[in-house]
Amino acid sequence: MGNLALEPLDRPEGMTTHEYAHRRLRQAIMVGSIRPGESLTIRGIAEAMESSPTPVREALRRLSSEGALRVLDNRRIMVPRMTADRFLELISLRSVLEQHAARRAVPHITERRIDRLAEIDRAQDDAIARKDKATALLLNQEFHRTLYTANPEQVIMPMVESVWLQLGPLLGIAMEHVEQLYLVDRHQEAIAALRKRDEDAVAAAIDADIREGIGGFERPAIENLLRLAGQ
Amino acid sequence: MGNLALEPLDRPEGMTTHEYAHRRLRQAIMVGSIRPGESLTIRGIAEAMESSPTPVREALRRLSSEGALRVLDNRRIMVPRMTADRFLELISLRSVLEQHAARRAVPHITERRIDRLAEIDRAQDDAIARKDKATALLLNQEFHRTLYTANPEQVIMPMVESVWLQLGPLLGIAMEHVEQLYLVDRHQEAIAALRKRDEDAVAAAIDADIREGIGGFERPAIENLLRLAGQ
DNA sequence: TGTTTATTTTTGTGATCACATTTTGAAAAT
DNA sequence: ATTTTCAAAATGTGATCACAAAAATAAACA
Repeated sequence: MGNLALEPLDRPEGMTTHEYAHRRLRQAIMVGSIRPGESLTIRGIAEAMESSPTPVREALRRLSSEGALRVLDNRRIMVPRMTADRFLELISLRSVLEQHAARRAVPHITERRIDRLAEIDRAQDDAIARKDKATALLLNQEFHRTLYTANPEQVIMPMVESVWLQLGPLLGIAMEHVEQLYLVDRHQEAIAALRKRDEDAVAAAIDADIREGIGGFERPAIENLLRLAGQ
Repeated sequence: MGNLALEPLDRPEGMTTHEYAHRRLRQAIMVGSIRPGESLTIRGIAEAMESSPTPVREALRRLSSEGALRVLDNRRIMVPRMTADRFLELISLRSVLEQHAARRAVPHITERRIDRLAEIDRAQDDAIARKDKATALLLNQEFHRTLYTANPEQVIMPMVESVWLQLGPLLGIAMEHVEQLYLVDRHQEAIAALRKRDEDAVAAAIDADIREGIGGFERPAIENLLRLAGQ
């Protein structure tokens, strides 16, 4: 215990320590390198990133607000364990939230941004062809984010990011074991619908993208996956 | 500046200072006693609640994650100003989120909890009859919260709370000026639908409750309200 | 050998301090 | 009167320390 494996991360000049700590921990949680159930210590993290408790505490508070960490009664902090129920809850929320985000983006979308979406989608296809899973996952998120942030009023996106983060640890594991995730690509459908400014069709494409991808798992498959992940 | 008016708040034994600071600031923001645009200082808050910067900073980080505060480039912290666009965005998100929360609660609802909902609704009607606006607002939230928390898996509720908090400052002002908000009561409809375990009807009642209440404002009415609020 | 008790270590928490940056307010110059 | 310049105050930030509670380890007992 105590020896936390945190990959170093690029730190732009002028970035505060607490923000850096937040980014680095977030990244670690997203890729599942912090095992759920394992308790995190403030001093341990501070030491691992060569800083002090104060900024680390701020980062931990933010992450717990974002649902990425859970504070126990003992005041211990850990990455919450995934369960089949929680997983299904997160998926259904993700679907509703992202459909709504997509709808609210449509009136603000420009042809230029749609082109950018097409570009990201191509890059993702490349990554999939190269079997570069990590990049593919990142580009998939980039696609969705680029769509939703067409809306200048950003109140939904932080919540979508929160759901992604809570799903993150399992998502990484799932990609290791399941090929199904790569076969789904409704992005072309979404792009076509966007060109027509057809809100319903965009929402339908996003919904399909989620439900046929990670969200397509039935309960037995999820439980099997959780067993594989050793949780 | 600097002299922050923070109403004292009951502090249960064993509650940490940063959690207390969070609760107290949250409460102040929710009722609109911190003017949007006015910048908050860490030392000012620490002094106002007779503590020190460290726990206050943790509270501020949490609140900014919850969308209640915005951190500017200068690292200044303030309650975000409301605009008509942001308001409409928040309302539509609230509707979508709470309809979903309601649907996901239905399978877990018990008769006992429905009785509790009926009780809360009666208390709210009393408060309205007494023209006790603050209590009515609190009881309305309590009604919605009691419904959604029937679902044992709590991933949606924090997001609903976040939306409430972002809407909070204006909500308080709106209740001062607009009688319309009191006339809406779709709670009875929701209760009837719950007794029948009719998900669609429950969602419809919640949607109506939101859209005919605070959400029923058209853009001109909102802009007028914002003017009244002096923002 | 297994359980309980005592001691040591670890950990979260909150206050304080020093430093760098920003903001503010006064003084000087145009 | 308006703008510019400069000093003083305020502010965010991060490290350090002391304290109390919790956890882990060692010792004593059954």
